[in-house]
Amino acid sequence: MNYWLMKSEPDDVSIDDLAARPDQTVGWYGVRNYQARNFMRDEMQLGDQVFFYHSSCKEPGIAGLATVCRMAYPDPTQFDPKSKYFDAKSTPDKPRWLQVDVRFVQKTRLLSLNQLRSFPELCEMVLLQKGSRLSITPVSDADAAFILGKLC
DNA sequence: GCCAACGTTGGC
DNA sequence: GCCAACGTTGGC
Repeated sequence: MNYWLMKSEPDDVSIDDLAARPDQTVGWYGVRNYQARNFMRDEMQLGDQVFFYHSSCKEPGIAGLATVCRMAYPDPTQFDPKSKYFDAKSTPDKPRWLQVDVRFVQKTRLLSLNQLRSFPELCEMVLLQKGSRLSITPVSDADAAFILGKLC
């Protein structure tokens, strides 16, 4: 079982939106970075735990927990010409972009980016590395345990 | 395969 | 809205 941190813009899908969805699940559409895609394709397993992170917003940080409930499959938005995620070079035969589904687990207090940075224990987190902007990053068992301790 | 130019991310 | 840091594209 792996831990991941997944960024979502709350204006798009927030932790509250996830909780309010049918089945409390959402397809993680819109990933257009190969490294992030490869994490989903090659490493994500059913039951993996997800730290749900709000990005590009007033208070960026971890806002809740989720779990991977469907393994990687083609992201439908890549085939939709009306979508901003449309990719003309991708075909249903050879889809370029994938998504997983995640299911709501719980909302937590907001553990802000600033707070995360304040813990020396977390200084190796991929999220916190200089210049890091991957929307999906692995979280080590030790870091995950530490964060869970701060959240709950 | 190099690398300049351009595009994107995301915190501030 | 700025801009640092990265990623991608495409000519050569």
